[in-house]
Amino acid sequence: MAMNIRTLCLGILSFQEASGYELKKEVEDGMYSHFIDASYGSIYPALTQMNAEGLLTVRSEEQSGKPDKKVYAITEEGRAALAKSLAVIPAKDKFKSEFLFEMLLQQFISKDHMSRAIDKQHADLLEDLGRIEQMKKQECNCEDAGSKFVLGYGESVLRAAVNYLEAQYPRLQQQKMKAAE
Amino acid sequence: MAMNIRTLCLGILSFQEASGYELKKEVEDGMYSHFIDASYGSIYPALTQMNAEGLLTVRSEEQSGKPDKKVYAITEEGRAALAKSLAVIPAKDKFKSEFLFEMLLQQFISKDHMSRAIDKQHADLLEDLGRIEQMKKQECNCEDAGSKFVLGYGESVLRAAVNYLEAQYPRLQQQKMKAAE
DNA sequence: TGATGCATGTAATCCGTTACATGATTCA
DNA sequence: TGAATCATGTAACGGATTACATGCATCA
Repeated sequence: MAMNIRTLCLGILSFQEASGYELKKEVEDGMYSHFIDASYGSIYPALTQMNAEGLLTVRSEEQSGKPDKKVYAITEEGRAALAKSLAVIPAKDKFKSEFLFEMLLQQFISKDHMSRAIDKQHADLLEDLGRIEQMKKQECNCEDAGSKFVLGYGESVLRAAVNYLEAQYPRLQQQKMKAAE
Repeated sequence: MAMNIRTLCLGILSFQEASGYELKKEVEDGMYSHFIDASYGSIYPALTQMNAEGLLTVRSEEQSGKPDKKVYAITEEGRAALAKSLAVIPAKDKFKSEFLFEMLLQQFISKDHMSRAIDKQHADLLEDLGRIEQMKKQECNCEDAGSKFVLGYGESVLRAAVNYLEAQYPRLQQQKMKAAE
């Protein structure tokens, strides 16, 4: 079984009930943002399906000035399914970086393009770091050991990347300079 | 255009000619291993296709005691296509971690299972680090600035993850202990 | 008035993996 | 003798993304 969109939804819903839209937001800029992806096109069908299977319940919530939302909650069967999925030893982390690939192939790109790529990478890393710091400040999620651990892990790794990038930046610029002569 | 299997093959072949089998190996345990994935099922068709398009040339090489291999080499057109793909600012890094997801949902797993998951994560990280150290020792690839940068980046990030894991391990065990009481 | 956020959903498409098929050689 | 390495390839399948479709409210 292992990890897929279904397990992801069950996992988030085990903390709190939510709509499909809210789940997407959580994955996009919440606790899960830096190690998981999911789009509407996968979330909505998964919720409908799991509701039909009895792993979730739905309730329509009216909102003033906003469209109604379908709030999903996990059932006991859902919790059991989640536990079963988590009982598998997790697969190895997957890290995909077009940035590193491009850095490896420096010879094919201009100094200017490289600068822009590095700046973007730097900005992306800082953005992720900022999001983690914000979540650490909020008291809501930080009660449990799991959240603390995951936030700390992300922070360590991102910080290391930022530090490395900042330390190497001058060196890379120099080398490109020399190559241009 | 951006990054896909085609670009990946062109990129590796820009350093040295290789067979499909060798490309897979390079992606599996070489320089690219910790930030890129590719299987035979995607590599072989890509090579055939790009050869037909004139981005690559092939040559059959006989080997004693081993099957013949098809050695591919990049053409001028291939280099141009590669440069074009690299001219796009790289997409944001994608990091997927079932491990972190499982840590977040600690409450659903046993102390024993968690220990095994952490040990596996630790071993995976050390394996990647070991591969990087080995590549640093070899003189063959370390000439260019790109390789140095990429190896250093990987080393920094992986080292940070290992350190964090080792520092947090006792704390996590204690908490699971308390929870079991 | 035009962009952005809230909100749900479907269909086409892509991109790749997994499994299958084949076969020789070497090492334990 | 059985597993592992070298070596190439195809077909079925899966899993998710992208784009499309719709619509109201708010803010600049």
